[in-house]
Amino acid sequence: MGGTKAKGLLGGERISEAEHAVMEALWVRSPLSAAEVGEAVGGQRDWSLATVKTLLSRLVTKGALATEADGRRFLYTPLIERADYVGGESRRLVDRLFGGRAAPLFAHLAESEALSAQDIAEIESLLQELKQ
Amino acid sequence: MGGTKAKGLLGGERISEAEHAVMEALWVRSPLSAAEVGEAVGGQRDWSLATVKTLLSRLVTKGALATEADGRRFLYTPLIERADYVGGESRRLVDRLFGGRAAPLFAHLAESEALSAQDIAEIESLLQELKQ
DNA sequence: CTGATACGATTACGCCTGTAAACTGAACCC
DNA sequence: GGGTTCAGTTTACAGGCGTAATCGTATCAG
Repeated sequence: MGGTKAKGLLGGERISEAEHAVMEALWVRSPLSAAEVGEAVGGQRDWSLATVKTLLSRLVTKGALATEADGRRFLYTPLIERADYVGGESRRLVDRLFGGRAAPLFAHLAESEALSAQDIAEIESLLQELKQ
Repeated sequence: MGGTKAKGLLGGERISEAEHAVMEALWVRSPLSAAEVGEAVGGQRDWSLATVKTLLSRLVTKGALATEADGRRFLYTPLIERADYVGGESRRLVDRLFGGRAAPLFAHLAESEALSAQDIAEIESLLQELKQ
C-alpha cells in the first residue's frame, strides 16, 4: 500500500518510444506548450513540430497528459509520474526476461561489465539501508 | 572486446514480444519443428499453429533462427544466444530510462519493493565477488 | 495411382507507430 | 475589418505486429 495513486493511463494503454521522449521533456519541466516541447526534444530527435503535436495529441488521448488552455494554445502537463512509468517498464522487463526476479537481472548487468565502480558502491550502500 | 561474437540479427532488426515467446521455447530446447514449438508455447499463449509458423518465418527472415531440413519439414534453432538478447534488452532499458547507469535501476527496484529477501542476499554475494 | 495429410509459403487485415502535411478556426496587426 | 499567423485537429501513409486463413505441393496410406 502507499505508492501508486491514480496513475492516469486508462486501460492497457502503453506509451511508445517516441511518445516517451516527449514525456521526458515534460517530466523535466512542465507545463510546456507544444513549441516548447519541440525545442526541448530538439536535441535528441530531429522532429518537425507537426510530429511533436501528433505525439502530444496521442498522449492526451491515452490519458498520459493533461492540457490547460493558455490563451490560444495549450500547456501540457504529465498525468503520470516518471517514477510510475519507470517502475512499470522495469517490472515488465524483469518479468519478461528474468521470471520476475531482480537478482538475475543484476547478475546479468554485472557479468556484461555494465556496472561501473560507482554503480557498485551505490548499490552497496542501498543494500545496507535495505538490510536494516 | 571479447564477448559478443556473431550475434545473428542482421541490421537493426528487433525481436517483437510475440516472437520472443517463440525464441524462449527454442532456447529451452532446440532444434524443434513448428508443431513442437506450438506445443511448447501452448501453455503461455493461445495461438493457432498458423500463428506460430508465421512467427517462425519472420524470425528466420530476421536472421534470429536457422532452419535445418528434416524430411518434409524444418527444424528451427536459435542463431542468437539468449544471454545476448537479454543483455541487449536490459541495456536498452537502462539506457532509455536510467541514463545508462544501473544503480538507479537498482534503486528503483528496491524502492518499489520489487526485491525479495532472497534477491537481496544474492545480489549481496554477487557484490562480494565483484569487489575482490 | 489417387485421395487425404501435413508442411511451408503466400496473402490478409486491422491496429499501432513514426513521421508529417493539410485543414480550420481564432487572434492580431495595420 | 481583412489578411496573416499560429495553434490544435484531421488526414495520410508506409512499415511493423498480432493473428490467422488459404494455397500449393510433397508425401503417405490404401
